Amino acid sequence: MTEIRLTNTKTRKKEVFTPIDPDNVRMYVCGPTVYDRAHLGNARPVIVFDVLYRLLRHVYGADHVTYVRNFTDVDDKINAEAQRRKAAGDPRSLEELIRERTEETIGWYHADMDALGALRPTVEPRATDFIGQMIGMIEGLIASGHAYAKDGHVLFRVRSYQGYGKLSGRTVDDMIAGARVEIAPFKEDPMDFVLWKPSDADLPGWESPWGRGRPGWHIECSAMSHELLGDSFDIHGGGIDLQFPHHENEIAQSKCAHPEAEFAKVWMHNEMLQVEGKKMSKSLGNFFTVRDLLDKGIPGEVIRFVFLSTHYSKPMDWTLPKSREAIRTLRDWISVAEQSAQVPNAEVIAALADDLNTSLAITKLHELFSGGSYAELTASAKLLGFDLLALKSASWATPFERRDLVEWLDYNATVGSLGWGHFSEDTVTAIHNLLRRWMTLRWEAKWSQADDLKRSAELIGLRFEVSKSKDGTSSGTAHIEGDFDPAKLEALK
RNA sequence: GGCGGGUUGGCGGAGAGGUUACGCAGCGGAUUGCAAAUCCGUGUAGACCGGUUCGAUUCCGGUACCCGCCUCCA
Repeated sequence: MTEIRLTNTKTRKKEVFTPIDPDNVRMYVCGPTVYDRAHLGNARPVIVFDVLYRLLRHVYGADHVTYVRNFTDVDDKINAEAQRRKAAGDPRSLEELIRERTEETIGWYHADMDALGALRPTVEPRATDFIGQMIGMIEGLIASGHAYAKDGHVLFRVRSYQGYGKLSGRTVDDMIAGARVEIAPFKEDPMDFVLWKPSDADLPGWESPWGRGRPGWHIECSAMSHELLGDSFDIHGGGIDLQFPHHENEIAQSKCAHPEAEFAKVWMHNEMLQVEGKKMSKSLGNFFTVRDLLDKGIPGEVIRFVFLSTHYSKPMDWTLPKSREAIRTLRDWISVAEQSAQVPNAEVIAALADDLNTSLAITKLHELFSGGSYAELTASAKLLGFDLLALKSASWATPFERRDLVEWLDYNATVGSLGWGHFSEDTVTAIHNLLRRWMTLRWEAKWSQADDLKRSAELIGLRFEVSKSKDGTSSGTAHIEGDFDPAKLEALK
């Protein structure tokens, strides 16, 4: 059996992974708050843990891995959007508007993450379906002295859990000294965090022993992971920004609610995404969603490839040159993909098993490609989530070629076009006519006119080339670039 | 201020205490008005200062710079 080693944030070491139950390996990953389209940063944990999920399924069997990723569908940003729609005159109730907003956002999320080649988790629980379990857990925490109710709020008593701060390497006193903590009047200690808070009539709420209210952010993951995966499970993942306070608070709640259990054995955190060297943020104007990229014609697999080319524990920079390089590599691989019973390459598996070294795994794929081991390349790429065979039918990966043999002046010439995607007969004929015009000008040695035409063609995404063979036959080729727009052809006719 | 991560050749990006990473770009050739594609060949590194060692880019210490979290933005 393949030995998997993973860096555990809890111990800050790379450890051999030993599942609690090899027949049911259990992983929980913090999912999105469903108030809007997923931005590019949201995609990183999805892709990283998708590769881990695929590796675990490969090693332990597809039916022996349970992957839970939640939807946070109770949140102030969701409420704000629903209230905005209500204020805009929508006659429906707030609850209906919230439900509609979260439903449509979940639909977008699924579509976008599917496009990135991410498998759907085994279970995708919604926080609002587990309110009862959250209330039960909070009641238990109050009973055991780890939480207290005050003014309709319930707070977790941070000082009651001595392990608090261990995951993120801080102490309660350090953090208070940091002076960035909110000091609310109902808190015993500034670091205490909210388990339950009251809702007024304008906010969604559920009846509870502390009045009508809604859960705090952290309790949902503790309640849902316990309900779906049990007291203790194998892997808990998410972005490094969640390490504190979200994961720290999850640990405190779960360990105090179930003191006999271990909760998550291995904690994994992916580093952040950057865009052209900077943090993605609305104020810098470099903020965009996965859908924005897909709509610009960047295939999901290309996004996935760029993400996996950097190890998950390092900041990953999204740049345009990287996506261009990725599309070329994928096209090369797709063009040679072969159906076979081949199993993934051992070195590729070993790279992934060594703390998800996707970058090294891609290096091995390059070597399989250059070594001509195409069946093995196909099988190995699939382990990383690239279905090269299926991509053969993707428009962006379909080579386009048409060659017309024509009588041309005093020799036979071939006029052809090359590109990626599908183009109509009329479009290609028009391209070939342009190409012939260019070749005529060249034949007549009208170089400046020829160059002018070539430049104009380049502006609409056509690159002309000519080559001459030894017998005096010459052939012209029009390269159809990614930004070619058939509609612009008219102007050059 | 507290905690954590990073700094590798033109660019991206890994492993390993000593032996070619790999990809892209570049350069030379097959071949050319210019240019593209393909093939063959090829150069370039380890932020800085110390230490350990026969030997460090790889281990240890320090410095500089960059980034993240501490604000319910992954």
